[in-house]
Amino acid sequence: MSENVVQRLRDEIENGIISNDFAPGARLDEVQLATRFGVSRTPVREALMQLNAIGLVEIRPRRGAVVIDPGPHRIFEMFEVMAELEGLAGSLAARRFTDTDRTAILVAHADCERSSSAGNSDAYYYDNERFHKAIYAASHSGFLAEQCVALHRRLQPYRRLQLRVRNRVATSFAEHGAIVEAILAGEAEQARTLLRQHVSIQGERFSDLVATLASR
Amino acid sequence: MSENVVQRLRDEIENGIISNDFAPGARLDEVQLATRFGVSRTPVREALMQLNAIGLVEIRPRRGAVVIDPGPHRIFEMFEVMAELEGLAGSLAARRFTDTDRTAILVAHADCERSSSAGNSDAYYYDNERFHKAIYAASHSGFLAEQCVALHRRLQPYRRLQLRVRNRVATSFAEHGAIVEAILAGEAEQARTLLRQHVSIQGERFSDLVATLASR
DNA sequence: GTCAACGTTCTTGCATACAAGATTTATCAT
DNA sequence: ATGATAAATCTTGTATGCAAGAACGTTGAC
Repeated sequence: MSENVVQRLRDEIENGIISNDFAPGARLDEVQLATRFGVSRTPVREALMQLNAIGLVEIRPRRGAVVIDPGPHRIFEMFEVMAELEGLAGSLAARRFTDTDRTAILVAHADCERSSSAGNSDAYYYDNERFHKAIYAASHSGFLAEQCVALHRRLQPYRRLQLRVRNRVATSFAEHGAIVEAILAGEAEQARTLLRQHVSIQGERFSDLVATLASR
Repeated sequence: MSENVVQRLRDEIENGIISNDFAPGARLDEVQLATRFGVSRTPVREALMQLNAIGLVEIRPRRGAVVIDPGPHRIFEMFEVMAELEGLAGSLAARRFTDTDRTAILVAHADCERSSSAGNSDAYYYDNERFHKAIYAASHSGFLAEQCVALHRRLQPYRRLQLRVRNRVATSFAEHGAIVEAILAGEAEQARTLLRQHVSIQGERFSDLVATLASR
């Protein structure tokens, strides 16, 4: 028992939800999870309570825990908020970035370029994440960074779909270029607008995707 | 046992933290809370886990739970984010409000006027809250509204201090007037800017307060 | 054959038990 | 008297137990 069982369970189950191992609507049986992870029900319940507080699972009294299904509309709302927070992070970054922030952003951007031109959308996914995290860090607002990371994580499955869409990687990388320019030039409002759009587009793409899937 | 013990505990402890009954840094002893609420440790722990997930308490392994003390700087960061979210809510409200939204906003605004001109800052505090919630509702974004309510709640203790500051109630009400005008006129960007400023000012006032307190 | 009422079984909610790490206290040496 | 060390105590982390509610199946009536 090296660390903390509950925290480990929380992460495992959360990852399971994010990675769609536990699909939305799926029932999370306490004893099943307990035996699966080789622990008793108590830490499992405590982990589920945490996920409930975060909004990842719903606990219906006496009827067990299920993975929350946000539904397309709510996911779009989440992208909307994400866009705003990223915009704020960008504008703060433009005003506050340090030398280390700049190099971190440039390195991440260069990595994005590599995976983008290689057409490796999986690699791009990770490099893109590091790029955005570099901007959060450059905002020098710990609270904002935490909020952004949490939302980013929750939107991960829906964002991931998009990179498969035609040309999305190339377009995304092009947008990154303009964002880097604005931030490093200290143009806060421009950085805000560009980042907001960069994220908003993903919400719209997601809606498009839902619409096309629904019409079949 | 009418409802759900854990949920009740969560609310009670959360309220205790918000209302400063449990001060930042205070240790939350499991058996103490359990006996106080007449339950066993298990539901107490589950409630603490939830508060930990929300970020209200910190659980140090094997060393118990303590109320998190955000510290002045982080509180300022929280106001910064709050300003952005309220701005978004305002801009969406300006574009999406319905007739019922309009009346709700106008009623809340009228109530604010009454308590403001009566010089009753406690009453104003509650009316102000209803005013802002009316705007969240008018944004027609459930997710955004939830985020705003949660942050609003966490900032409650620090916001409350400010209404005691010279002229703050009157100034706040004046700002509300302009905000209502912008929203009902459908001027989304204007509403965003005004609301952002309206909230930002509170963060700045908070910093002023901290500065003056520190210099004594 | 279908539907409903009843009883069985399963699952959750909370309490209690027990082990292991942290903290405090007491004792002893310097 | 002070500091360190060891023992006692307290607290947390996890497992287990038990009661009550929900899901499920069975049996019986029509």
